[in-house]
Amino acid sequence: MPRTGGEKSRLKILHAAEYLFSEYGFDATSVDKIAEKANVNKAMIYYHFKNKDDLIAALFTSVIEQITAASSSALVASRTTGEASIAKKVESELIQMTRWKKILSVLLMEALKGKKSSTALFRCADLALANERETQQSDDHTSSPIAPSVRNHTFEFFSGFIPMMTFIVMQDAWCKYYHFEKSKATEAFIDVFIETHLRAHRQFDTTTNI
Amino acid sequence: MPRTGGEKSRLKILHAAEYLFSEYGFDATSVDKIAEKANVNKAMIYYHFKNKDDLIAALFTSVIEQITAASSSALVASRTTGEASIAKKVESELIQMTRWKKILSVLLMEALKGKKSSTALFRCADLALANERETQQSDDHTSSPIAPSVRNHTFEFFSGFIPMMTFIVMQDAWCKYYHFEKSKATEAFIDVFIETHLRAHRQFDTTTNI
Amino acid sequence: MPRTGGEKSRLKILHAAEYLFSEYGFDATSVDKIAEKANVNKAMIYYHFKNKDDLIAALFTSVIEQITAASSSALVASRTTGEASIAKKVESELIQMTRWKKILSVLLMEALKGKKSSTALFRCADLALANERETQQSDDHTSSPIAPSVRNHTFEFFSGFIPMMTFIVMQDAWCKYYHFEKSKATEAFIDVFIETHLRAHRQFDTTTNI
Amino acid sequence: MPRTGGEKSRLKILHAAEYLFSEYGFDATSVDKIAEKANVNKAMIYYHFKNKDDLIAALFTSVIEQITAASSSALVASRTTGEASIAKKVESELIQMTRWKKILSVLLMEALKGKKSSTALFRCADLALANERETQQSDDHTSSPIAPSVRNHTFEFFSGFIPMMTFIVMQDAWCKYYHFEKSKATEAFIDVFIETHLRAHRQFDTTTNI
DNA sequence: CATGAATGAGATTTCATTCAT
DNA sequence: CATGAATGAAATCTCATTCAT
Repeated sequence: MPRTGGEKSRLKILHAAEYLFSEYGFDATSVDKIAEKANVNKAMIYYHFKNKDDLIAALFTSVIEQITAASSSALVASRTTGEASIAKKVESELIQMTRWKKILSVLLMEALKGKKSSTALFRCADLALANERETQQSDDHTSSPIAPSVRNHTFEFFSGFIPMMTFIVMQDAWCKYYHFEKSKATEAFIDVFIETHLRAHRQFDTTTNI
Repeated sequence: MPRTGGEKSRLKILHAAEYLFSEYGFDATSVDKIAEKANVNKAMIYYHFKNKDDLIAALFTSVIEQITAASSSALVASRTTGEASIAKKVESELIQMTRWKKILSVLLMEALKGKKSSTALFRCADLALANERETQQSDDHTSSPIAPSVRNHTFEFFSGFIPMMTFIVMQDAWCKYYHFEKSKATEAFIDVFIETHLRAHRQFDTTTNI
Repeated sequence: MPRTGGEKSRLKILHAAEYLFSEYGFDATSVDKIAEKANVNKAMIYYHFKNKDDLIAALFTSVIEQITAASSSALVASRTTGEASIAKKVESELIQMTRWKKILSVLLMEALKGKKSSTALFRCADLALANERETQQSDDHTSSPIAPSVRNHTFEFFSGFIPMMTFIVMQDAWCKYYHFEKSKATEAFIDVFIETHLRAHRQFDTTTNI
Repeated sequence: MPRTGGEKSRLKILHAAEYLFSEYGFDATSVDKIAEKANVNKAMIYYHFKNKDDLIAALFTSVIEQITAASSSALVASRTTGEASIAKKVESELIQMTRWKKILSVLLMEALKGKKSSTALFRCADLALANERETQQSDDHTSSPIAPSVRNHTFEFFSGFIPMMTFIVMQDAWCKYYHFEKSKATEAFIDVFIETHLRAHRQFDTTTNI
């Protein structure tokens, strides 16, 4: 038996958990199933994580880290490639985020429970929006995540972040229910997103910055 | 002991379930607790509903019916009271919907689960949007819920329905996390909603109707 | 609503119970399922039968009555049609009994439980064997069902009655397991039955009667 | 508490299940009772066996193995002790099998259920008959359990295996019902069995082998 | 790091039976 | 005759977590 182990099993667990949580939800996913899917002994999970809650917390941390890393490299890329059309930018961001589709749905679900300290969604939004702001090279220096202007933040979160998240997470079920073609739906979403959120963006920015 | 007969206990169950699902989520609410809260024998629940999933499905249907009823009466009211400002209208709708806050979060959560696609959220959106369209007395006669134009539907759902739903459901946690005052936040949301969704609405309508 | 009822529902219940008991066994068949299959209100079952045990007892009584009736008419028939080949006689008896296939399997099952007063199988055997004896017009007058010669009875029951019962009840599963054709299997069984049981029959009869 | 490790508790469960199923039947034995009898935590049963059906299947397999082992050692014994009378051989086999009496009745009962056709009885017969064939040192080399001649198989199963099984399982109830003495009944059965089945055996063998 | 075995508490679901109308 | 509603008890199965090795 070659020492395949170490960090390996921790990752296997995280991946399995990500998949299963997103597919069935946190509560409906048993630790047994995670162990089975990860091809790992159940007790291993409790070696790496204090308990089931700790596991989901680790997942959230991990996804936030990944998103941060991905976004900043994307930022660099967008700078080097120079001016692309807004549509292209939104599309590429959409594609980026779709990679986290599964875990994002878990993030949303947990945020909906409200009860506990499920602030992960907000922390994630903070990061994403911070990045977006940088991308747009806005001069707005009031962007402290602690207390931005209420209106601005409302705008970013409920008109920008939430629709995009929701689209990413629900597009499949949504297309299926309405018999839409996925590519058409994506195109439509980008169009709508630009028309509603991004167009207003300029306006808001102006408003805010004057 | 109750032997009250008929629909009564079915309703008691539905009410108890609505309260408990809203408060603790679907998975965290046991059938035992529902029975206890409803003051009904546990087996009664399985007499009226095939299983726990059937119960929540019935609940969704019932809630959707209630919302529909409430909205259409609101519609009538808005017609009789004549022209109110758009802001007032949105605010009243917001308040209306807030009554279902808890159960709506359950609706959203179930929709987020990948498997067994609970379509209740979409059915709810269909009804809500149908109402909204009537409220605006649009001349658009293509509003069949079966196959609306992709773009229009995308707009209504992801720029209108979802942000409003999300705001209703998340406002408390959101305000708490960012230390916002709730009234300010509501005001901000209404403002943003008008600016992004409703303003574009006219535009989309024009686009669509020409 | 025309008065379809009365005896009707009692029979519907008996038929449904017969089918379900034979398919799933007595214990694994719930009263609910019987009511559903019989298209009858569950409480009706408790109107017609004291309880579940009473229901199966009634079933047994009914089948024994039917078998008695059928056998004696068959007896008459066989007398009028005169001499048929032994094979034909066995075959016709097989076909006769196959009509009770389902209930016979229940009879067997209950007899296997041993515990309770499941003497129905033996009572049924008594009837069937008494008839057989008459059919063969044997001169044996010692055929009191109470205390026949041990050996003779052993022979009739374990070499005659049981194999035939078992074949009737198990032939389908048996053919399926061994990939036998049903007609071939029936033919083979009749052949074997004659060769082993009936041939010895003459011998035993001789032995006994001298 | 036991924490005895490994196979031990699995066996304890199997033994408890064998006893209880035999005594009360499959359906009338609750998993709780098995756990209690086995002095094992209830969840342990579901750790070792997928569900109750899986448990009984494992039990059948285990019993069949035991029977096989016992028969082949009996085979060896019979060879070393040289020629015993046929009656003695049958008697000893009868006694052997009587050890599994209870569980065999469960085997039969399950085989009688129309649905989910448990094939355990047939598998058991296959083994038993294979052994019997060896005992008789027949020259028949066509004894593949997969596709034996229909007639031969019918003979072995319905004239040999089934009567013997049934006698083992039912003898007590049968003797009680007819007020037979058990030893007399056993004697009678052996006699009948030889006269009907074994005598024909030679005949069949001849027939088959020419 | 890794694993098989173990456990107490509790979840969902089913059952035979009864009652009021 | 017929029915919908009701119930207490119990059955099957699952869960998160721990421990000894």
